[in-house]
Amino acid sequence: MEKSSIPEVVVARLPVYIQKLNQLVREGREIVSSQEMAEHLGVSSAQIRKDLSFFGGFGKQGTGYNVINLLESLRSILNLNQIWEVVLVGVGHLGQALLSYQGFSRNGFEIVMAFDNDPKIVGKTFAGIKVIDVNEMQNHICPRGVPIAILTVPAANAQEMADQLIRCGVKAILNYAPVTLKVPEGIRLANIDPVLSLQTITFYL
Amino acid sequence: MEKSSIPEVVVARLPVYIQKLNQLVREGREIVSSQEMAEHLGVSSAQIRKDLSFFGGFGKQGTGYNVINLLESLRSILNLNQIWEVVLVGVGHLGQALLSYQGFSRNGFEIVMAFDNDPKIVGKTFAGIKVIDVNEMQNHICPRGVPIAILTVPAANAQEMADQLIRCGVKAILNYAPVTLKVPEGIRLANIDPVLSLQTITFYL
DNA sequence: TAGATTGTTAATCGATTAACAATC
DNA sequence: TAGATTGTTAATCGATTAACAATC
Repeated sequence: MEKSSIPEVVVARLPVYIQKLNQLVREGREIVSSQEMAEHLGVSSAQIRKDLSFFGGFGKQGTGYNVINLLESLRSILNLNQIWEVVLVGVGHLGQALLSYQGFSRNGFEIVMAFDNDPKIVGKTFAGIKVIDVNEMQNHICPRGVPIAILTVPAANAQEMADQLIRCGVKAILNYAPVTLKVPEGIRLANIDPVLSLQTITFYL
Repeated sequence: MEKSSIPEVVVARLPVYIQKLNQLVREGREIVSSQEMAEHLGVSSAQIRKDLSFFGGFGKQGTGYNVINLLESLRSILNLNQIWEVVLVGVGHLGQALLSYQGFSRNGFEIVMAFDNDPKIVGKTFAGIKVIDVNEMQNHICPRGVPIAILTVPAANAQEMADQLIRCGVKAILNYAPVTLKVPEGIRLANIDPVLSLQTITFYL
């Protein structure tokens, strides 16, 4: 499987399929068709079958997909059969909220360290994580080799922090700061900015 | 301008242009070319010019774009020359963080009410907003006609709350719950789920 | 005028959908 | 076997890029 030959939009839909399959498992469902998945998710059944076909054949003609099999296959494709360590930089209100969010660890993402530059925050503990001074980042991240960072600092500090994280060996950044970051080739970047989402919405209202 | 004739991907890029233009204004820049914008944002200059051309001609050949003019034009296209009222439903850690986030009001989105179902939370005040019991939603939202809701409740309650909000006249929902919501035609829905973002990233790591 | 950059058209590239043979 | 649904191909649709005439 040549990763670069698979459209990124396709990869980005797999987690949505996983989310729905998890729900079906909890409901005790054993089989699901592409059509039923499609109705639940508001996409076309053809798209689901096409997406899956990039990675192989997971279904049975005339029947559909075994829920658990398909779930495990997708988890394996996305490398989710392991714990991914994550560092969090910026322990303001949002950073604190993310530290106490159960959804990360429940899905195999473990926040193992948190950093801030505010002396009033450094040393405090949130959800079992003691906040370390941001000047100590190098010493803590590099040796441990943490692959993913969540960036929840003010926009003004985001690029500087991103640069530092990358120097520390971080390979992917989930950026919450409202700014477009520059990262070198090979570093994965994803952005979350609720204001941008709202500003798209208001066009249609 | 026929809204439906403009690709949604184009509309979704305008807020990014606005973000950069705001920064250029703060830096005192008066003129910018599509090429410089493109370099900053990591897109092609042709794409920027093409995107803008859906809405008109905003630049001057040989010179570029007047930063303030373009910014105001884009703000006007996205209906950002007004205060948009927003309700927030679900005042857990994330909801509290969003209530105290300055970025919304700084960009013209005013959270005017917040609701929760937890008796320990109802009645408390966060960032000047007193939390109301979720059973009172109808009484408060309908008369005021708030167009936008931010949904930060657990996944299990999200669909039920979305349905209620829509019955209260809400026209757009920014959903933070990790679930695919069903909304009627004509209701705008945007989703923010950091776990989905991370699960896409791990494919490439 | 000479140089630069826009706005737009046409070409390319990529993603989605429709349709159906294969097959359970 | 009859009915249902997958996996895949070809057709359609849409978005991006390249190129350049227009023009400041």
